[in-house]
Amino acid sequence: MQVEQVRWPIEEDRLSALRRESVPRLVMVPEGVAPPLTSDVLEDWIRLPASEEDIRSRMRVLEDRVRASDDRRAPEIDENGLLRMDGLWVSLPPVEHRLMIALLDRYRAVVSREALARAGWPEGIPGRNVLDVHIVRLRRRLAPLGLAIRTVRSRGYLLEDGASGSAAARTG
Amino acid sequence: MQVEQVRWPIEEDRLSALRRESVPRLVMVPEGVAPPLTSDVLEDWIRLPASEEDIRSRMRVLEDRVRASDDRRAPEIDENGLLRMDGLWVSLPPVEHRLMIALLDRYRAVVSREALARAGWPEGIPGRNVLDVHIVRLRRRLAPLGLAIRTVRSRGYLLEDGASGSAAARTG
DNA sequence: CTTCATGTTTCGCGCCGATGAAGGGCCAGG
DNA sequence: CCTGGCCCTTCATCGGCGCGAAACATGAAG
Repeated sequence: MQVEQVRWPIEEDRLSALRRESVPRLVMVPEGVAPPLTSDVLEDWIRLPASEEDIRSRMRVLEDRVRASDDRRAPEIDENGLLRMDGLWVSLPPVEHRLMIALLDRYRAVVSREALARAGWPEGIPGRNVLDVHIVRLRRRLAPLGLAIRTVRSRGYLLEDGASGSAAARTG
Repeated sequence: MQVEQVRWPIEEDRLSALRRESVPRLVMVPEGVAPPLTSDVLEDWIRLPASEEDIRSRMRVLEDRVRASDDRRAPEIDENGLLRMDGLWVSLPPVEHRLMIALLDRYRAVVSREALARAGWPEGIPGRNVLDVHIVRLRRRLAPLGLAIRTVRSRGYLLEDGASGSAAARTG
């Protein structure tokens, strides 16, 4: 993602918008004006006048931080069962689509088997291990997107990106 | 924790040391010298000459970040037995979940064996050394998160982060 | 209607985690 | 030394869950 330069204070509204959208930004602060302070690591400021090199230096650090926090991207699903992440996508059949919505609803948090069963089969769950089978398939479909469904034994399942998260990146 | 000011490049060694110890620091960079770049959020730099206010502003932001990162070091457990710390997590089985709640309730303070036994087995403890066994297992599960359960002989146990605390990081 | 493709459910086996029981080892204090 | 407190390993049991295979359902195409 591109680091934006924002003039302060005349572009205050734009700064607010960028903050809301978690866009990395470098605030340019003229002499005699107090800089806007935040502990947000995606924001930095620089006192004007400043050299091109100094501006570039601060931009570069912000870019690095974006990269570092980039694995926090959340996947998105549309009403047609198209799941997108990172420019890649897969299409999900009805049941898996509904399961996915439930998992996405609580991204990175546990969703109980019961909740998944309700989501996937609003009319009532047909069989006992239907859910297992669909989880297996969903896992396989999700793998190419770098997404993983973790088992939290006797609690439910949790969706996260395959790389981060679970200290014991295995099910159980 | 105090934010340190470091002169660059003459205090390069000191900077390295502070980085190693994760001490927040503001690097003072004279004119004509390239600043040391890092994506470490506990480090910032400022071009000299700079006003007292600007220095103070950057120091304040670093202080805020320390506070924020301290919070992040505090483990959290949810109702599903998911213990999170630093972006990592492990899931805890029922008994260990209950023990963990008790330990977390008194984070960094001693919890007696009796209290733990009550927490883990509200109906009454099944066997004499069941608690020992579960403490061992809990320790193993917690290690990847950087958490440690210390023994306070004949008093109980205490939960803390693995790095800090106990001078005799292991008891027997 | 028949066929084919796609999605769904059932079956059944097998693994692995959760738990408690037992037993041996280590260490500090008396 | 001896004893109490704690650590840790090993076993056995039980049930949840993973997953391959195959039967079954549905809908579009021919």
